[in-house]
Amino acid sequence: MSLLTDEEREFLFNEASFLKGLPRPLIAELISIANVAVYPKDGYVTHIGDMNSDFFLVISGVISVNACSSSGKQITFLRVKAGEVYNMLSPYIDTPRFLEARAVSKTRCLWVKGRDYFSFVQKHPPLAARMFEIIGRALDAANSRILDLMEKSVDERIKRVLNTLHAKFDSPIMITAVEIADIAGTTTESVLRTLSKLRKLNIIETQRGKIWINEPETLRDSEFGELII
Amino acid sequence: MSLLTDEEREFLFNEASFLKGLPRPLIAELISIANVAVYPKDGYVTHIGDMNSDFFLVISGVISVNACSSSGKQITFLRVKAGEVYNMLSPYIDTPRFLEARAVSKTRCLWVKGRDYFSFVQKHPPLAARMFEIIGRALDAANSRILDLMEKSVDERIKRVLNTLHAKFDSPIMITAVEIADIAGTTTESVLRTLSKLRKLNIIETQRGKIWINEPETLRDSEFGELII
DNA sequence: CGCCAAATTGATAATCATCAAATGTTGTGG
DNA sequence: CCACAACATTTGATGATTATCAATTTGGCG
Repeated sequence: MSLLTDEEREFLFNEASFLKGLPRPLIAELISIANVAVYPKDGYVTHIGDMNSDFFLVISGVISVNACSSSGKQITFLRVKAGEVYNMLSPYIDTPRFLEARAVSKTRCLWVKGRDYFSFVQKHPPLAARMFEIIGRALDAANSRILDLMEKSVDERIKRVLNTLHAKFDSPIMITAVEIADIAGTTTESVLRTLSKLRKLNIIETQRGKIWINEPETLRDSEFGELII
Repeated sequence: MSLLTDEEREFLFNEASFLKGLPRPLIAELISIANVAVYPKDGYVTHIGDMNSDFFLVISGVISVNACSSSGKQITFLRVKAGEVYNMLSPYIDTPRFLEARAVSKTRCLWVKGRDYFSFVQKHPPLAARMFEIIGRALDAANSRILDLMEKSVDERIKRVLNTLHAKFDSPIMITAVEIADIAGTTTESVLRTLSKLRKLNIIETQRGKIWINEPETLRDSEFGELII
């Protein structure tokens, strides 16, 4: 078990979006009941079928939350970046998770046991309110994604994914076509064809594993609120 | 404004899934800060673009929660039945809703102003915990639906919708092919073709607006947890 | 340098939406 | 009570989108 550095402490008190604006003593108390968990690149945070009900707040790095179907296809639901949380609701649910979570790069997390987190929330209504806010947005995002899948073309979905990744992780986006396909719900080949079109239009530039967005406006399509990835 | 009947009171204290198991005084207090709202068949509960942040608990009837795309296509996200809630999180979110809600049949709801509900939850941690439970399941269901859309065939999706509707509303299901299409994310014609196949296999029987499920087992496919409609 | 993963592009096939046309059912109003 | 409008159902034919298969090239890393 490792401890927090001073910069990490600083980050939690002043930057982390999940905690931003909450009272300092509340944040301090949360830190006091948490451990630090470290995952190497590609390391598993939780496995499919786990009953893991622990709470994670990413301090640095990125976690990718996926489902794998029986046909072997991967689907990515979420990329959790520093300041954001994963498994926030699992202390309240007793069914096994059908999702797995893996570190995209080396990742450090605040890590709180499920029942400790549960009683902590019970003591702190402002934290509950913050959680409702976050989940509300997550639910909207999920619905938004359902809409996309129901009625947008593959091209449009890929553009939206690029736009969202750009908003969240800035240019250049460090991602491969395979991973974009897993998020957009399509195939690698289709993604590469779309990227090729966008490149010819000078909207993006690409290198192996990297994408620069030149014209973010062109990608935007806000018919149904923003996607969250 | 109308008042609760004795049976409705009875229902809220002993049956309603959202309140089941919560302390009686808490339920009584919630009722005391609520009004009753009545909607005729096809009446609007909330409109798209509304900033409506009120909380609704269905006492009788059914509410359908939909999105309409610019292309005019309807998509149904949720059918809220007696004992369930709608708009639970909107007091915590300040973006306009991109969904509309309409009564499928004559519907009566407990109706609480957004800020009243907000402060009520703040006073009652057990209610917050219940809300997290419900939302957790809703989020799982949404993810489950995303998975379905990404990798199941239209046939399979329709079967799953039938299975879920059967579990929730019992046989015969009162629904038309158009509405099933809106839930499954496909077209009326495809739904009717699938229904035709299932009818030939004696798995279902149909009449205009009604579907009997003879063999629910055949429809089940629990690869990714249950769908919630 | 050599290996492996990623990218690229073309050809083909399958699923499913779309268009179309006919039939059946319900409820309403004259 | 009947006629008719409105809507639900049914089935066939067609076409577009996109997945799948295949073969080649490129780039980075040990």
